[in-house]
Amino acid sequence: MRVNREQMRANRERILSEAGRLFRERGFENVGVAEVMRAAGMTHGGFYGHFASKDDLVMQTLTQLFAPRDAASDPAMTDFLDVYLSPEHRDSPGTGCPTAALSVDAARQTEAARRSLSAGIEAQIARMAARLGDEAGGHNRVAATGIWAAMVGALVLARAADAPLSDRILADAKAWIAGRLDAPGDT
Amino acid sequence: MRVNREQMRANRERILSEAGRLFRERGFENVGVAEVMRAAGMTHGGFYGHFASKDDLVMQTLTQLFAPRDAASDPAMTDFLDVYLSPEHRDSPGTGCPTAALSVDAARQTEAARRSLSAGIEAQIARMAARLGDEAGGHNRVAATGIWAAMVGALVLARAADAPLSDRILADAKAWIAGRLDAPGDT
DNA sequence: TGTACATCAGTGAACGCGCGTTCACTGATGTAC
DNA sequence: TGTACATCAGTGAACGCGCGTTCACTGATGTAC
Repeated sequence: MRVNREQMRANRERILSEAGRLFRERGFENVGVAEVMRAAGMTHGGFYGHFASKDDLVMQTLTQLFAPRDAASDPAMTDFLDVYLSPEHRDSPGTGCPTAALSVDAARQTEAARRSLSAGIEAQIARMAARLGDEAGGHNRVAATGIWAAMVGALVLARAADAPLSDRILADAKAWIAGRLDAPGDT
Repeated sequence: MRVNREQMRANRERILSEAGRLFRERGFENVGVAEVMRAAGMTHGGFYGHFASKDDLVMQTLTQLFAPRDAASDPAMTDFLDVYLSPEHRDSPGTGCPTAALSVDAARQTEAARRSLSAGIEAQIARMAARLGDEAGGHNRVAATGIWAAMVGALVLARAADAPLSDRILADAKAWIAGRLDAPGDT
């Protein structure tokens, strides 16, 4: 059952896309190669025509999820904060922030996977600094790191907590971070 | 090879202690029952005399790690921040903060495990608020949530990032959070 | 443009391995006298 | 206090299962004439 070149490329992208979703939802160790292939509409045997191993899939999934996007279309800081710490984002990790969903797991993966992750985090901090308006040549990097850490941490905590507490964490963290956005200079 | 009651209790605590360390270092899915028992100085067969299943061990480990401690001996906020975002803490997850090491994984565990986790997070926020000095009856809860989220998030990011970036994240996040500690009231 | 053949993307059965779990056994512990 | 026996914490071989991976096969695709 050979397929044409375009179809094959589409299949490969579907595997990566489904892997990105499943890994973010349940973590690398709780999702098997067969399940990813099933989600992509194929059988498990064909997997090794696209990837060298599951580790390779993990690495390429991370590379894709953490690939830099164009910062031009970034929403304003306040809007971004509002979406990021929304109940909707908390409840759909499969389509949400890969940093919050995969950082802890990814830190335990292969060297190659870690490199993609590290580059992605670097890029995220830079975009965050740009959002804050970097007048003095990256002077806002300190604030960007702090705010980004608070956002990721709040989402992680909200996902770990049960219903009533979880909502409160989202609301409180959002209020606190919003109050620091136009704060005075750092120490 | 029966052992006396005190010995058995000590064995059980050693299993929980080693599980706490190994799970924090490598996650629940990457540590087997046999490895935990080996670390505790026994063979895997004896495990089921102490725990009903691996899920039970996971749940009891979380309960122990997130059990409330007496807040009386808590270090001052600045000292705590300094230790929490130190390279030493980043490099030794096995003996470090269970929230940063296990929250993401634990959110995918059984209902019982999630309950322990949720109660632990609630307690942590309360302790954080106490550290900030809760004059107006828990008015500082908003700040406590934000600061705690920033600390957890920064540690997660620092553990995911490679050497040079990781150190910078720790330093920048620490500086930013420290600058917010005696900040004006929230919105 | 149409035909003949080589290529190769995907299929599905099969593999080895490690894991969680079970169980017959052992011998030190706890207890009854 | 000392002896005889029942208990049971820990041992280690064995189990079933799911996983990552391999491979002979299929039939549509791509190519050569």
